[in-house]
Amino acid sequence: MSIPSYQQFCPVSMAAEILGSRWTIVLLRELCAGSTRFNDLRRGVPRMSPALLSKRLKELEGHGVIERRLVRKHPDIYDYVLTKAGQELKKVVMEVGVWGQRWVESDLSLKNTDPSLLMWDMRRNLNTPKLPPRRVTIQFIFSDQKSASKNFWILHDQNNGADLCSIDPGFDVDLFVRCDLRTLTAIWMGLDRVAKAIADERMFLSGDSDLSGAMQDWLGLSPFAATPKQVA
Amino acid sequence: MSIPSYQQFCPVSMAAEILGSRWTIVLLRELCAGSTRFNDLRRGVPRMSPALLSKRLKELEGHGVIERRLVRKHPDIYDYVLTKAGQELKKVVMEVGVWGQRWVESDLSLKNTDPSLLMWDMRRNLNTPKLPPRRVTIQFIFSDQKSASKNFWILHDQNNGADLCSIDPGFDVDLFVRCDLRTLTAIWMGLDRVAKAIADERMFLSGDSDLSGAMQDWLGLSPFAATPKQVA
DNA sequence: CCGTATCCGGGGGGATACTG
DNA sequence: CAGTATCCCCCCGGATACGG
Repeated sequence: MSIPSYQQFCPVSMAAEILGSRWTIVLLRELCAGSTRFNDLRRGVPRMSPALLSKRLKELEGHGVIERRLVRKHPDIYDYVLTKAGQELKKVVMEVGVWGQRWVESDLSLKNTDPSLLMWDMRRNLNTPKLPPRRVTIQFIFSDQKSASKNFWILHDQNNGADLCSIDPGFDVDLFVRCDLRTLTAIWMGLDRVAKAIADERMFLSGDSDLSGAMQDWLGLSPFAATPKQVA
Repeated sequence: MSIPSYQQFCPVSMAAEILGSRWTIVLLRELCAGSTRFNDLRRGVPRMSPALLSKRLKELEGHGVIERRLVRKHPDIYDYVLTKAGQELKKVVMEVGVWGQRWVESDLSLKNTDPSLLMWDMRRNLNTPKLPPRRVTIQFIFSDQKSASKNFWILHDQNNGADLCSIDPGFDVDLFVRCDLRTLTAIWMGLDRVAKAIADERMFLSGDSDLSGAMQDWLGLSPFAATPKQVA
């Protein structure tokens, strides 16, 4: 997308030269969501190769969308942060997402489930004020997944925020959440509800009853969950 | 962009699968601007090959963004019109354009001037109420262009609307506009003004004095001209 | 942990010509 | 006017392995 340009002065096409290359919008979504470190970004775009990620980051830097900032006292370790121009791209990313939420069929989206990505998004959007003011450990068990993709733990306390583990951290578990991946993904996207999934016996909670009763509240949803679908 | 998917359920990436392929956003801009016929669309994306244009139109139709409608009494001739989902993409296109106008450097945009494209955009956006209520012929002469790209005529009357010609239609010319391509492009983009270009002797008007005096008014500008640049 | 280097294949898309 | 058909190159980007 760099040299073979559209050769149009129109601002739409000039912007499209920057935003239109593969993975760029998805990467920007992850940057807008707050990830700044290389490997955090990778978790948001897991199917993007590190080589391509590095290349895109350089391009975005060259276009003034992000800048690299040295992490204090770590030479050669950088944060990638949005510039003012990059901040304004949030509007574009939001409009793209809103349109996707409204007009892309649910079944199509739900064909692309990914347990790590879902958990990564969920951890970031936890509605922490609705969690009890002590350390909480919640284990998610995806009944239809195997081994490495089956179990996840979210740890939260008010000092350290939320952590995500894919190997057992060893703490006592306050709440177990068991369901298939599609169910939790649909809830996260605003297409289903915790209560309904439980009533339909597609989801099973066990452990702390306060925590299980408030799951729909502490489980923050996708930024687009409130946008109503216009198609099946 | 069709099969090799991002494999993310996120609405942003689902939408990006549809919008992210080369030329698609630029084509959508032209559709949003109102072109519906194949060759009208071509004028808005002159550097796109007809084969690719046809392919993209099919893809957009497949994604429910546009639909083909038979032109009355012409079998095999179609209008391409935005569906409801397509209409809502105007928001995306606008946000992309606004960002481009604010953050892409003027010099970069003005390296991509194109006389036919500029005239095609201008014709569409004429502020016709500011033109006199009779037939008007305006000839544009790009002093730095050669032969086929040098002269354009805009014809307007209240019955037939505005027409654009690149060969002399033969009518008496009410106003001659002479300047270089960059100057008119910059005015169109809101980066320059008619009065300033004249004062600087970068633009010369001759003919009907009412028409020349009101040029800044009847010359409609780019939809993004009112958005202020944030960078040089 | 944070990237870079290298290889390599597939296909996207540019160019051109042509048809109903 | 409204597209198709075809060729073919190039380079995007996926995969993997490796250095700092």
